[in-house]
Formats: sequence, C-alpha cells, structure tokens
Amino acid sequence: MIDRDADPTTPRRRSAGPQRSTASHEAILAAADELLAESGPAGVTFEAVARRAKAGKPTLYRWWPNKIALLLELYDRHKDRVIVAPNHGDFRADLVDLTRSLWSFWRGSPAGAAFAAIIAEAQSSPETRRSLADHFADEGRSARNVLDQAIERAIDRGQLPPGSDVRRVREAIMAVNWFHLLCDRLDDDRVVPAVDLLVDGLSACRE
Amino acid sequence: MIDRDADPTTPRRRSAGPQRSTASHEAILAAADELLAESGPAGVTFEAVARRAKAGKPTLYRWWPNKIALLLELYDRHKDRVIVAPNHGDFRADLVDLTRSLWSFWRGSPAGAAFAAIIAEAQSSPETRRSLADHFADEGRSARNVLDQAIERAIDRGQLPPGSDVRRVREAIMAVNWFHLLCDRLDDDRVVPAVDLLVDGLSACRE
DNA sequence: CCTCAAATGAAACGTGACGTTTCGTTTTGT
DNA sequence: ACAAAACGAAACGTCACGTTTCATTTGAGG
Repeated sequence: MIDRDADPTTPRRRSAGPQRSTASHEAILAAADELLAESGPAGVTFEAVARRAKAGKPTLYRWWPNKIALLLELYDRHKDRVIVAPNHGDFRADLVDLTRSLWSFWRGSPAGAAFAAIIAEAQSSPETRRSLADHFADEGRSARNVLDQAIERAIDRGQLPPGSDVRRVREAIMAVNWFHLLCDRLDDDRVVPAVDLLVDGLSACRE
Repeated sequence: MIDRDADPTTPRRRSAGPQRSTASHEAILAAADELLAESGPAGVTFEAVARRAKAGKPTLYRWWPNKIALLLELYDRHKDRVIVAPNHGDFRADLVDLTRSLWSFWRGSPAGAAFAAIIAEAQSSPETRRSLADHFADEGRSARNVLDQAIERAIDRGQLPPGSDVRRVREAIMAVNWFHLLCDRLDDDRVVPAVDLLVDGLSACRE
C-alpha cells in the first residue's frame, strides 16, 4: 500500500472531471483484492474498501451497484489469469483437467471463498439471482470461455452427440462444480468420480 | 398473532426454570414463520423474531447458534409436510415426480428462498459450510428420506447397478436441484431434461 | 413444602456496515 | 475561461449483531 500523504509528488486527488478515474478504479480494485486476501469476502465491505483505497463511498456506489459486482470483477480477473485451456484430444480428459484446475484454484486462493460469496450474496433478491444466472448464460461472454471450447471440440470429435446443447452441457458441469464448492468438497480425489458421473450418468455411480 | 398483554388469562411469562420452555420454542418458530412469509429470509433476524415472539434475544441465542439453524428447523418442518414419496415402479419416473414436487414447493412458498438463504448463509465460514454438507450427508437423517428410498428401490429393481453408492447418487441429484434453485430456474419445463441429463449423462444432452 | 438452579423477558450496551447526503475541490472537454 | 462531472472527506440515521445485566418465574430434588 502506498502512503500518498507522505509523497508530495503525487497529487492529492487521483483524478476528477467528466471521465471515470482509472487511477481510482485501480486503487479500489487493489484495495478490495488486499482485503479479500486478508479477511476473506466478509472483509470486503464498501466501507473498508473505500477507507483503504482512500476513495469516497459515493465513488464506489457510482460504479458498482453492490458488493456482488465488485467481487465478480475481482474474481473474473484472477480466473482468466489462472485457468488455461486443456486439449488432450479427449473430452473426458479435458473435463478432468479443467475441473481439477478450477477446484485447485478455488482451494488455493481466496477466489473460491469469493465466488461462494458471490453466489451467496446473489440470493438476497430475485433480481440478483437472475443476474447471476444470466452472467453465465451468455454465450458470447469473455470471448468463449475454455469450457465451451472443450465442449465444442467434443461435439466435433463425436464424443458428444452432434445436436448437443452447449449451454445445457455447460450448466450441468457448473452445477457439479458449484455444489462441491458450496459444500467445501473440493478434494482432488473427488474430481474423477464427479466427472465420470457427469459424463456417464447415474448408472455409472459405483463404489 | 396473539396480544398476550391484553389477555389476563395467559401468564406474563411463558415458562422458566430448569427446562426448556416449549411454549417459547413454539412462539419463536411461529414468529419466524410469519416473518419469513411476510418479508422473506432477510426479514428473519434474531432481533425481529425475538420482538414478535415476545422472547428475549438471549433465549434465541441459547437454543439456536445462528440464523442457519433456525431457518433449517423451519424448512425441514415444511418440507416433511409437503414432499411425499412417489412410487411408479420406475426410477426415472420417481425422480421426475420428486423433482417436480420439490421445485414446485420451492417456487410456491417462501421455502425456496429460505433454503437458498440457508445455503448462502452457510458460506460465511468454513465451519458452517461443512456443517451444511454434513446435514445432508448423514445417512440416518430423518428416518431415511424419500429420495434415498427411491434410489434404493431403483437398485433393487436393477435400474441402478447393484454396487451403487446411494450417497453419491443423492449428492448428484442435489447438485442439480441446488443449481436450479440458486439460479432461479425452477420452471416445470426444465424438470424432464434435467432428470434425463442426470440419469443418462452428458451424451444425452440433445436439443 | 422449600429451596436452589436454571431458564425466561426486557432492556441496554458498543460495534460496524449500510446507503445516502452534503460540501468543497479537482480535472477534463468545449 | 467556463461549466459539467467526478472526486475525497465527512457526516447522517438506521439496523442487526452479539453480549451483558437484571429481576422474575418455574421446575426438580431434598
């Protein structure tokens, strides 16, 4: 953290005027990131973020309607940096790989707790609940995510039926991931059984 | 609600002494239920419940560690009253029936929002997250629930492999239900596709 | 019957976040 | 230069939290 008060070269105001201040935007995200790492999602309050970022609360409320939006922006940044696209020439292998990386990402950083908090926070109203669903329903989001790419490769290869609904496949996979996150069951041991169950259906649910 | 102040026949104190007061217990649950119906899960605060039940906050904190426990007790009561065991002689049919009833129960009463709030609230700490998982992991809970019964019948009939892990099957089904609840996608139209996807696996995910 | 332990309702406490408002300052675009 | 817009700071009232205190009431055991 920079103590701007002790540095007379930096201006007292980061920016102002008819345009959004990038400096403020960055300072706020950085502060939120620090708080997330230090005290978890519960520590990321608009109050605390504004305090640490030396920003005004109205500035926060101007650009983010609520805590979900802020956490989501943080989360997406980290995720896009960490999750890379696998390509093993086999759908099941790709899915195991993706699931393992995602769960490990969730386990090993504040991101898991943050994402759980996003889902949790979104339950406070029907509108936010819908907006959560829509955030993941959009096909075009983030230039086709790595999961969608793996699904489409599987269809091309014939490992999924030609008429498969990519969106429905994606949601089924997400449902499993969410459940394991929310129940704190992100062990590596559970990855393969979970993927097998998903791909093969309940009939494959052996001991 | 009963205005006990205006009715001199009722005692000023519901009960006290070395035993838990059943009257207080009931009054608190009733008040919580009213608040849930009126203002949703957000309205069910210990503060408001105590006020309406004319109970002391310490009494609430004595018997329920947190809001999750209270909501869970409310939820289980309603659920056990509404969800009945289907038996169509076919696993898929049973599952469709159960899913439809559950989703309709969630849609048509404050119970859905309440249960979503329970999941959400449980995300506030790793301990409560685990306790949520454990609440559903226990085999013996509530004298074998209707879902477990349907699964075991399916195994007996040979519609699921003999070695199937009931717990794993149950969790896979729960994952789907939770996801649809949390994303506010409890339409009747989605029931059959969701069950098919679950039973047959991703390969069955056609348009 | 009496006594003691334990549970109760009421009220108060400090803490902290919420969401909003006000104010004076700073910067940008015209 | 000027006006519009964004900024930081500070304050506001509201509300739930979780805890503490206190007097009161009940039930169980002697």
